[in-house]
Amino acid sequence: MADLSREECKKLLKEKGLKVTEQRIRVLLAVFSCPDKHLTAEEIYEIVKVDFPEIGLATIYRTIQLLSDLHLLDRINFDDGFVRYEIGTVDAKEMKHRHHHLICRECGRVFSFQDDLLEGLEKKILDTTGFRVLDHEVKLYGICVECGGKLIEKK
Amino acid sequence: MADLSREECKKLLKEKGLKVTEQRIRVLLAVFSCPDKHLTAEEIYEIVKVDFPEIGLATIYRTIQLLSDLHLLDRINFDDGFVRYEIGTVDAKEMKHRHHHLICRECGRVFSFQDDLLEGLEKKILDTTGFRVLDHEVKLYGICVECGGKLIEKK
DNA sequence: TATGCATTGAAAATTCCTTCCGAATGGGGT
DNA sequence: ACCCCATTCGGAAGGAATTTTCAATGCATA
Repeated sequence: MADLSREECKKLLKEKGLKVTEQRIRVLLAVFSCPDKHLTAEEIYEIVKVDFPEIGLATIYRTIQLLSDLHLLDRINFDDGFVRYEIGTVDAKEMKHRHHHLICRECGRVFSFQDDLLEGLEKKILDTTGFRVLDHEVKLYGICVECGGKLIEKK
Repeated sequence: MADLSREECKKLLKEKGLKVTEQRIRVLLAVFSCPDKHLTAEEIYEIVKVDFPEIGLATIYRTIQLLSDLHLLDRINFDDGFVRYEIGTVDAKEMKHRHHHLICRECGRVFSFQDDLLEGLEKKILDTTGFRVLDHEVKLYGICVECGGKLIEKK
């Protein structure tokens, strides 16, 4: 799904019934060009500005809002004061490709982990409470391999 | 752990090496008096102001920051524009009493669900990636029993 | 009880984000 | 290809939650 071309971006926008503007293409390209990052609005702004300096920050905010309402982007919040955006995980068949975020307490880096293991939990919740789970967001805090190694060295 | 007395609040603060001030006691009492709610700073301010009107909002922010850094309170973010606080789930033995949050997409209410089922996932992550999970935060979005019933009625 | 440093309240500042408004532009109809 | 006009845009102003500043006050240790 990563690294779309201009033409593919246009197609995505048209499929969602949106007007195809240079600004929207550029925002999509920026996010798709950083498939493993979790960009803030400001970061997307900086990326787009390199080749398209006339874009305004307000447009960035409007566009990411729009694109995430349509599930072309996903919002994530790591509670560091910024809302972040990544490539949307809902595909054309409305299937959600789940992944969780591993956040290192030492270096702050964020890793992704593919897993559908929560389905058991969702069943259990439905049975015991009647709450019907549609979606979930899992954040796992801990120590990444690299920082774990460094911590042992220090001792 | 809920509904602490003044004396118990003082003890908690002293244990953490903090100065015991009227403001800190009042904030602790406010949060502990609403064990199942997820209060915003503004809501805590309103509660404390009833019996202690001279408190300032800045003090509320400073205090909840401090108390959550020390794990006496836990911060939660339901992405509605407010950071919320609940009673800390780390007890004196540093054990975490896990619970997840069920957030209803219809009415917005938040329910808690007790579960330690993620331990399997944490083991799997350690084995496949080397990332050592210390803590997690799970938000489950869906439809609560009550709203589920109403949705069926409408059809 | 005196002393000194942490804490407080109020106001100002900051930060992230949204809204307003006049100008520009994409794209359906001709 | 051109026109029309609703949509979108950029920039500035606005808004909301939170943090910082600073002088006054209050806690704890001797």
